[in-house]
Amino acid sequence: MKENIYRTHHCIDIDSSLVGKKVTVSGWVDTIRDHGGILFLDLRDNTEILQTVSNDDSLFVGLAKESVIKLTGTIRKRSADTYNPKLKTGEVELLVEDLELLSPSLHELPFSIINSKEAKEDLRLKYRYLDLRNEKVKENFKLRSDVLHFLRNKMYDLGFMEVQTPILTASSPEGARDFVVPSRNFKGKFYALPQAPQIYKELLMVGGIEKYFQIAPCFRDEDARADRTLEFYQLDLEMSYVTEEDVLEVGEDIFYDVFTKFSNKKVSPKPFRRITYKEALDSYGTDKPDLRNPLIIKDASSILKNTTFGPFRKSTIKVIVVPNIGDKPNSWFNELVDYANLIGMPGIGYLTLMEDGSFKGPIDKFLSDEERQNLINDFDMEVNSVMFFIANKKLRTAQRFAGLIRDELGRKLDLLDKDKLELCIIKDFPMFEYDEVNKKLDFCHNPFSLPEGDISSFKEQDKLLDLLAYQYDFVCNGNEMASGAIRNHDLNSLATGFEIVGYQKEEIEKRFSSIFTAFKYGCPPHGGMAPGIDRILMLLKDEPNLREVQVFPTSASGFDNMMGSPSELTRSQLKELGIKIEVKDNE
RNA sequence: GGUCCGUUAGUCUAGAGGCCUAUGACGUCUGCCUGUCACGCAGAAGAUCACGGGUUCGAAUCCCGUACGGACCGCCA
Repeated sequence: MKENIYRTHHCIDIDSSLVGKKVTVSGWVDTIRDHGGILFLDLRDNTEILQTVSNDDSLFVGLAKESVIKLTGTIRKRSADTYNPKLKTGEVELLVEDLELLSPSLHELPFSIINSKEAKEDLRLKYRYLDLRNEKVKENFKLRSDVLHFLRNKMYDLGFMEVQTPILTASSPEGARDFVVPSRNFKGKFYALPQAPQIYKELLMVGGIEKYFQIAPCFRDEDARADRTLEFYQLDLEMSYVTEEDVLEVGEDIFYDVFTKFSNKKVSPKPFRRITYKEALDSYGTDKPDLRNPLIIKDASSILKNTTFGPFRKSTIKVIVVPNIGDKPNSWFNELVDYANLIGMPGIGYLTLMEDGSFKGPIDKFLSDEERQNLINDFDMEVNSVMFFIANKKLRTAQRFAGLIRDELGRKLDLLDKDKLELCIIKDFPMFEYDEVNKKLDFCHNPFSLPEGDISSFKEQDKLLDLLAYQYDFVCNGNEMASGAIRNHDLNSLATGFEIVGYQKEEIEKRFSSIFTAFKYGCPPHGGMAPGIDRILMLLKDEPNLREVQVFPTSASGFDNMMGSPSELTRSQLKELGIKIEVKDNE
């Protein structure tokens, strides 16, 4: 390292080879152990802890832990019985000759640095700079730096060109709510922060940048979750003249390499399993299945189509068979029933297959002999296995509940191998889905995706719902890790898509004028995807939420207690922007 | 917008209607200590039990509301 007035060495570099040498080190006061005639002060810098020692405790009067100090002294060997094997500097110590207080700390800290992860999260975030002094916390950000470095190199190696697109951009009506920024020069008008650089990257394709990538900040003004924050980063990429498989292979390459390099867990081998959207909903009840869970959802609707059991009639009936749990106590099943009620299911039926081939369970009396035999045969039930029934009049609801029950069974029975990163690709998403609230069709995934087949030939609504698109997600352990699509570069069908979900022709031309104009000048076929960087880190570190890998996140409600944002503007700022605040009570 | 859970010294926490003048640990302060290493020992200070209302002879504890925090649903292509 380069010497200056603050340090001749980092702590990590101090060892027996420096015995007898005079050194200067700077850092934080980690601990002070005053024994009366002798005093030990552990100095912590960014690299390691170094024990320093002095026989003159008057030097240290009033010195608080976590103060920033500079120490000068001579390195000496410790006696062998006082080595500290926990420290790389543990065989030596610095005999203090001079102490300079560079910046004092308050004596009382909001929480102890070494145990900061045990403090309440809002307090940690308010004092994140203290939280960061904890090595365990800082580790996540060291990893983040390493992963970013790796991904950048990877993209350059794959021949991609890094392009930075604007942060101040135009509001887009599809997708999430925008964060908006008022314009001073254009009073009454607003920029919007990008939800993703979607339009820009397609325009880059029109511009002939055939392989683009960017580590792109994305902003979405929606309620947060453990795995969703207001702003996050995506490894945004787009390629020209590619098929869906070409893009998927790049995605596999990226995910496989980053997980293999930075995790000790078993990573799914390439190629990752391809699962259609329909198959995912049928077998796992979700479009982001956790494949570590061995349970599969089956459909018993046709076997039980003439059932006499009221709640099952005219319903989709999903079943999950779990082997070897027939001897669980009643309380275990009651807990599962409680969970079913919690998620809004009216109830959950279950049957245990007994040694003698009979069923035990509350709904057995509603079954005919034929139904019993069909259930056992069709779903390969073994003795002591239990079949759970999830029924609902609506297919999608039955699937969703079955998916939640599958997850809960996985948790309760500890079926998930924590040592695995199970990746798969969900593909063939429908182009449209029915919006129950607004009673109209809406885009299922991304309006700019290329439909499979010719969209203009579909005019009847029920057929439109069957229309699939070249859009795909990468999923790992039940988390959506990336989303992408082959884009629609045909202006007519792109416009038709927007008309189907209710846009007027003039409105489309105006809203998306950039892309609609650009595509008139020759647009290569293109497609891409965007892996979520924060989610990759969350998985790599097994963190329970995204905030652990984001350095200064807001609370889940979106408030930043450290910076005090969002905050009010002064009158003069508002005036300059031409903005009047209208406060409405009881809204 | 909704559902559920939570809020007790600086921090983490005990607490289940009278045992609370609120427990313990860490931290802080004072004193002692020449080999500790998240030192030890002795002592001290530090909490209107988030806020407002209610029930009760009596509330940290039960009920309602509010604020804040968290998880989830809605929402998030």
